[in-house]
Amino acid sequence: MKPSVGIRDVAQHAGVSNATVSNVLNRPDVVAPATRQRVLAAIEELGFVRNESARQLRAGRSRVIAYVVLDAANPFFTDVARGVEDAAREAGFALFLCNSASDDTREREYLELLHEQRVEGILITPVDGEAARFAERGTPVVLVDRESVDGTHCSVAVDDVLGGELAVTHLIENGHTRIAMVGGPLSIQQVRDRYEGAMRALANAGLPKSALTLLETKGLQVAEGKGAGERLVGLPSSRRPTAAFCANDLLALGLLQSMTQQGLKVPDDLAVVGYDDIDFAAAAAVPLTSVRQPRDQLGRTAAALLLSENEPDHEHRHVKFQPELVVRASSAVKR
Amino acid sequence: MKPSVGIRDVAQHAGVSNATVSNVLNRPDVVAPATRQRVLAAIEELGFVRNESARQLRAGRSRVIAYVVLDAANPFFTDVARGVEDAAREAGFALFLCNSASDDTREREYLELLHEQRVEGILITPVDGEAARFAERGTPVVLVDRESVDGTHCSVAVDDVLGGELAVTHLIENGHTRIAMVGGPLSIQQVRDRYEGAMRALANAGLPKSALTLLETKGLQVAEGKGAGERLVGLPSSRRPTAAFCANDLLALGLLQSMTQQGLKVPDDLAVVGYDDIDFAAAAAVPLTSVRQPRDQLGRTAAALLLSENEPDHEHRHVKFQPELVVRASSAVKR
DNA sequence: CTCAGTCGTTAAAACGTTTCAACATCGAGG
DNA sequence: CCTCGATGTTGAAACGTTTTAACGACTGAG
Repeated sequence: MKPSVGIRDVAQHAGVSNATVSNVLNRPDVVAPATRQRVLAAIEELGFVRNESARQLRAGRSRVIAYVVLDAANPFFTDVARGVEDAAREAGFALFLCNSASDDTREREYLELLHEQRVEGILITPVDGEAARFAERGTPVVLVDRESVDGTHCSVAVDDVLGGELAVTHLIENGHTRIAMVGGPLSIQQVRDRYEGAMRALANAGLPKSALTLLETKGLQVAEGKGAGERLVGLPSSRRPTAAFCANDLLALGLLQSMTQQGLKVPDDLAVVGYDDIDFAAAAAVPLTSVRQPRDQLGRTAAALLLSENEPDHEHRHVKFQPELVVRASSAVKR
Repeated sequence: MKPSVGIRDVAQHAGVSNATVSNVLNRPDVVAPATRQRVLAAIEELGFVRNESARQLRAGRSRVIAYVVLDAANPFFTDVARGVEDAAREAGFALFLCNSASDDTREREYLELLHEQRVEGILITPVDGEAARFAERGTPVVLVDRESVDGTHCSVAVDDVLGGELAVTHLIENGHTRIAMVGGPLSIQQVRDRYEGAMRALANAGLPKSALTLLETKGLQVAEGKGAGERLVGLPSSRRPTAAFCANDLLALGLLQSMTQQGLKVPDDLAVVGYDDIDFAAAAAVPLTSVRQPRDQLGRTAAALLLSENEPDHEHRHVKFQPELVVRASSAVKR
């Protein structure tokens, strides 16, 4: 089945030594044009495909970086991945995408595998802090959308505390004083930070902490948002929040859907603010107010940092971008 | 920087031969419990990580399959990927995701790379037919969401012609006689098939071919859908279609957005039917009628076929699923 | 007390590349 | 005519595993 034609076969077929074939492959300029042509012809004819394992074993290098993503179904991450890939390609690297799906076992397995594969570097949006430490075993690691706790990695993040603050300040300015924060689990740092930002907004406005109720979810997917919506509607309307700040847009979309299904109006009965400003947010049932993050730039910068990691005088850097509030109909002021 | 501790170091540290260490790694049952413990301890202590390149070089196997996806930003594909990953994991394989982003150069590069990596198998939703043939060079390949032209691969697909027929029949039954088909480029087979299905629906209903106008787009992303919307609105209302069938949900969402922005009502001014029934379709501005495909099953089946590929008496199979129309508000009948 | 059979371990040979030092060949400069 | 440097090419030694056949030490049966 596998003809398994190696460099030696090519060499023999072209009447040269295997070293020359290798040179044609890696340093074409060093070999005489005529010979080069002959070798290339032989490669073509025999359908030779370089065995990357062998190359890597000997050469140590691998031309591949990987991005372990928290949730491949979340457009936010695929957009970041797109940025990563573009930057990687420009530098001659290929990108392997791995989906941890918010599962730390899965994440660990992928990290182990990537490590064994000796990829040149790993980008990761980690499920938990543990994993980041686990990753640090020889392979350069850059944290994406998460700040490095200790200083052992580069990281590229967005100021999530500020993002949360922007969102909730906006709601407060629109007159809301009973606000729900939807998101979880709190073990995810983004969620914690956005929550903290929300609390800060309250403090700035001189509102009591009780003005914000946390509706903790088990994950950050659409379905969880729906569930939160049902819980919200279950509350007696006197105590029910008039606004919800969701830890990401998927939750917000789920919440939206659930509201519509249960006959409540957004923003009249409940104002909603999401996070990430994914493309679908603008196309939602009620166009979604959301906190925008520079997704593409996040990815590109992360890749750039990773690739700079094996420069001689590398120092770990922590880049932090600013989020931006995009106001749409879902949080329009009550009339 | 890299300590690069190898199997030999472990062996020495544990006072055994490297063969024994290898046995501990690969056939733990064959080595005496006491020795095994000692070796494991040494591995732990030295922080040994098996070098996958070397293993693969010698063993020939690789424990990795890859899915080259047409558009990682399209939730349809990430859902399929999820199915693939689950099935792969159950079989002890890891999944690398590669995004061709509808770019045949990119696709080719990834295929080349995966081939060099000697992955155990490749799943692909190809950009063009060429690529599928290119892929066939020793590594098993299964086509996903696309039928194999020649019989050289397994394939898992959904009956796109039927899907198109379902969608347009539905529109015709709702009284529409001027229908637009939005999608492209026609070089993508899914688009062609869905178009063919649409034509068939016309024929079934005894409508002339002119009842369907093709609005060809350059891609299948949200932005293209918006563009198509603008083109549609530009038409004089006497000739403007009253319904649109979009080749996928991203286009439909873009179209929807564009309608709203230009002050037209869906479904009153324009009924819209999408394709794929991604999760966001139900949460859209106007919940989207769409043609549902069994995404998860598509992925799982594809993975299963791929893994069965190196069984001794393998024959290429072509699995075809049935799509299903999900009716929502975007195509509600005019009142 | 011997012999066959287990069991656990090992030395050494792969696997298919890259790389390094050495080797021809040739033209030019002395 | 000899030497030197440049230019192309090559043989052989890695790289870090897995694998195979062989080994010695025991055990239990005869």
